[in-house]
Amino acid sequence: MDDFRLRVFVEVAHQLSFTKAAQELFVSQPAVTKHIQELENLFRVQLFERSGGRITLTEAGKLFLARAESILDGYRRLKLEMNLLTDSFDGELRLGASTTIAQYLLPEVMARYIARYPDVKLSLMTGNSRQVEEALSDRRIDLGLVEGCSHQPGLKYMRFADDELVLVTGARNAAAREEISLEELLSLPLVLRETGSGTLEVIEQALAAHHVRLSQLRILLQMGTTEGIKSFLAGSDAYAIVSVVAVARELAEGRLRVVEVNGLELKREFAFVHPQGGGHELAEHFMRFASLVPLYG
Amino acid sequence: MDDFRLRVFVEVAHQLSFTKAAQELFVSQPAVTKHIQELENLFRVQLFERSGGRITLTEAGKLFLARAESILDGYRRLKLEMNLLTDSFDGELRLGASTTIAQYLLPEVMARYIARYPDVKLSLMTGNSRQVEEALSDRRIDLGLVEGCSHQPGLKYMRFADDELVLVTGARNAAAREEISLEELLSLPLVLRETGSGTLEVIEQALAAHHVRLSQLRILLQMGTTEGIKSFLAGSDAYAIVSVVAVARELAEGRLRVVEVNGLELKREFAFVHPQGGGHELAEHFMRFASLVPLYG
DNA sequence: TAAAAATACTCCATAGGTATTTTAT
DNA sequence: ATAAAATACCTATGGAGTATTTTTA
Repeated sequence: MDDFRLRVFVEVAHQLSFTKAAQELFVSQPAVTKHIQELENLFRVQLFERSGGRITLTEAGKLFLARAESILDGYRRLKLEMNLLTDSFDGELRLGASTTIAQYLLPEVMARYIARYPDVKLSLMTGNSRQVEEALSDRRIDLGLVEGCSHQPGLKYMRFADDELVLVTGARNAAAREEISLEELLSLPLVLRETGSGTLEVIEQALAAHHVRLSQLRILLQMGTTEGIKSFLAGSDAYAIVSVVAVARELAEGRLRVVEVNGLELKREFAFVHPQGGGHELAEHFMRFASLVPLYG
Repeated sequence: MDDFRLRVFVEVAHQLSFTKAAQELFVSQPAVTKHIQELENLFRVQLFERSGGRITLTEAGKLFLARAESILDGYRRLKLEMNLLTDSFDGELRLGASTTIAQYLLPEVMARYIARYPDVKLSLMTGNSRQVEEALSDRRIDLGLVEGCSHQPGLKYMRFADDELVLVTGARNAAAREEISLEELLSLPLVLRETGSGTLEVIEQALAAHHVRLSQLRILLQMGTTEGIKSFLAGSDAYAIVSVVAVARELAEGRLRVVEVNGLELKREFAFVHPQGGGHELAEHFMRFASLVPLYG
């Protein structure tokens, strides 16, 4: 429940187009026109300047926008608080996440979420951080999960979990030691993710801190997916640097082993991303929920 | 414009009665019932406990009330800001004021107000401070103006103007001096307001500070209205203690003269009173306006 | 049994739609 | 000429009413 006329106004103010706002809100363009006219008549104020192909907000319109958004925010809080009270949620929540999160963290969280809240329709889009942020800006998703915080304007970031990349090898690799030095790492046969992946960027930066370039590594192979890398390791004595969340199960079941590289820190952060102005009410709830789910099993 | 369903809920929450809320909002009782049911269905929350002849707010209802009031406040601000922008106001504003203010200050302010805002319907109820505060609590008026601040719970006070009581006498009173001592005051023939009036209370308190009781004064006569006192002075050499605003014209035109009483301070404050939770939007505007009108002009 | 809340039904104002015209680049 | 906003007109839903029943002190 909220005030649809205010929502129409806010949408038009953001889109600066009656037609686009109509599409966004799934109503006809004349309906939007009428709502805006009604508001303008009601308050005897012109909210939009129609001269020139583009429409613009008048001064009154800007004031109106601020107030209207605060009222709509009030409705969102109301709904959220009532839902928290009864612990019942419904609706649709479109998530977007970068590969590692989408593959290894979110499925667990999403499964628990829909188990508890079966009336919520979840969907998940996968892409790299930039694509996720774009999807958010385009309103194709409601909540994003990315590696690191690029601090895009108009988006708000909130820490979700810490991640660490580790050097692993197959459990049957007889030559593997428990820990090695950075120099020794340079001579090991490595399988890494492809150029351009967030994972590889973290490795590159961590090495740079020790004045080592990627090209100095003995890279056997680069693969597009972490699953592929894991399969490869099963039948080889090579090593790989992967997110610890991606190999949690294999480590627990003893199929892979961690090899400590002294002095090399490969940490990063996973973070929620969502539009500044507080968008979807379920997004907020999902974030709360996710931060309570025990990860890594 | 606002969300009528929320207003219905808030009214019911305050009245704790569907029927009374309906009367207050000028709608039928079934309409109120339906609105509340709709809200309860929408959020799947029980807002009122119906067991026992009286209805009461549930915990959820209390939370809902807080949020709903904040949303409605948002609408009020929106309206007020838009109106300020166009400097156009309409609607009804019911004022209540204690005698002196109602007779000597408000007429001027009200006249200017309706001259500038002809679409506002003003009305004025007169009574003593207690009656004005009662009328506010009963929602029979929207804004009050009283002498002094008794700081009733649930009401908010805002300074409006300073007032001073002065000793006056007819201009033709040959015996009148420009200033006298407190002792000399005791021997003067006085005309005062009736027992129980705010004016007399101020005099009583000020004298008490000098350990003088009302009974020590030479009270010729007590009258119910300041106008009566003024008429009496016109044909007599008596003195009176009245609010300076009540005799501003007579002093300016030389029909009455002030006699200074050394060491006697008869000051008080006029204040606006209005309900805590921000009620009528016009009330706020009228207060702003009134504080800009040059008084005693 | 009396007062308040809930239900049943009727009616109409308005939000929304489609088709079309106007406006502005 | 084209794309967007405004207008005209129609429809149907939901909000409001009256009359009535149910509830509970």
